[in-house]
Amino acid sequence: MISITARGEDLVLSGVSCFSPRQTFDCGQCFRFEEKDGVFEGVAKGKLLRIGEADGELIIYGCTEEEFRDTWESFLSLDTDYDAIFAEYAAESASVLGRAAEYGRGIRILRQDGWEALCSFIISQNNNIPRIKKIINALCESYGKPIESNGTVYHTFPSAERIAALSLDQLYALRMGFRAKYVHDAARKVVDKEIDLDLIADMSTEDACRYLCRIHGVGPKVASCALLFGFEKTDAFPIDVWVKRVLAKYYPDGLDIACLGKHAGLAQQYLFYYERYLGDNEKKQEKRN
DNA sequence: AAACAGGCCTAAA
DNA sequence: TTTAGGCCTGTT
Repeated sequence: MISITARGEDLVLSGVSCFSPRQTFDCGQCFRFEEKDGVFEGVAKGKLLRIGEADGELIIYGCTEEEFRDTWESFLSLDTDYDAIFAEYAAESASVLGRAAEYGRGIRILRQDGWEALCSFIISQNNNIPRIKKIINALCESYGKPIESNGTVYHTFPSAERIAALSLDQLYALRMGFRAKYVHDAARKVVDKEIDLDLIADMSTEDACRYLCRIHGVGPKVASCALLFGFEKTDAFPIDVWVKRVLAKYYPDGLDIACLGKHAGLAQQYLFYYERYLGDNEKKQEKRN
């Protein structure tokens, strides 16, 4: 049971389970949140979100209950019973999925803007996270709408219309390389309604995946990520190199993804995060020794 | 310094 | 239908 109380300008949430800001914002589903002194800060839904954790409580800074109900409750998926979904996967205690679920218990799938997710994951291909973030940041600072908060200027993610109106050279200038023409094609098709993002809500995940793959530079992986993180297709199961690795390692006979149910995407995130970041942490350990 | 990074495209069997 | 190279760029 979540309880919400105002504390000065901030909002305090207690009783929230299965939610860790660090795991949620660092698990790779989004690229625009940065930690500053334990507080995760980023722009989403055209507004600035600052959220931290202390003494088992969540604190959303500079937020009213109304704003939470209108925007962040849904964005953070705090309106969904994660205990039940988590329990379902954690029950696979004998398999990796069970261990991965325990390890990534604090992950929630954010409900990001569809266009932003699509565009971001086009940029992510054959690329590393620091550079992905750098490019997206440059894109927002150059062409997003400025919004001001506490004397600091932040930027929204530029609309498809804005990007479609740019020249290829303007995109190349952001150092996105061969992805520039992909981003541009996506923006153009979206603006022309050749790809109507509003239709996706009524499509099956599979159909939606094929639909998005009509965009030059969008394949199954990018499409699945966009669907899972930007279009509430909770059963989308993006297979990237890490997931491929974890599947090969622990499910040599194959894993039936359909049997993971309508929240397969969360299972994917558990597995991805387990394989990707557990390995990272082990390496960091080795360096210290 | 060569390989690699959270894929996809194109050409060729 | 599956498989091999190439691709922008920045880092190690």
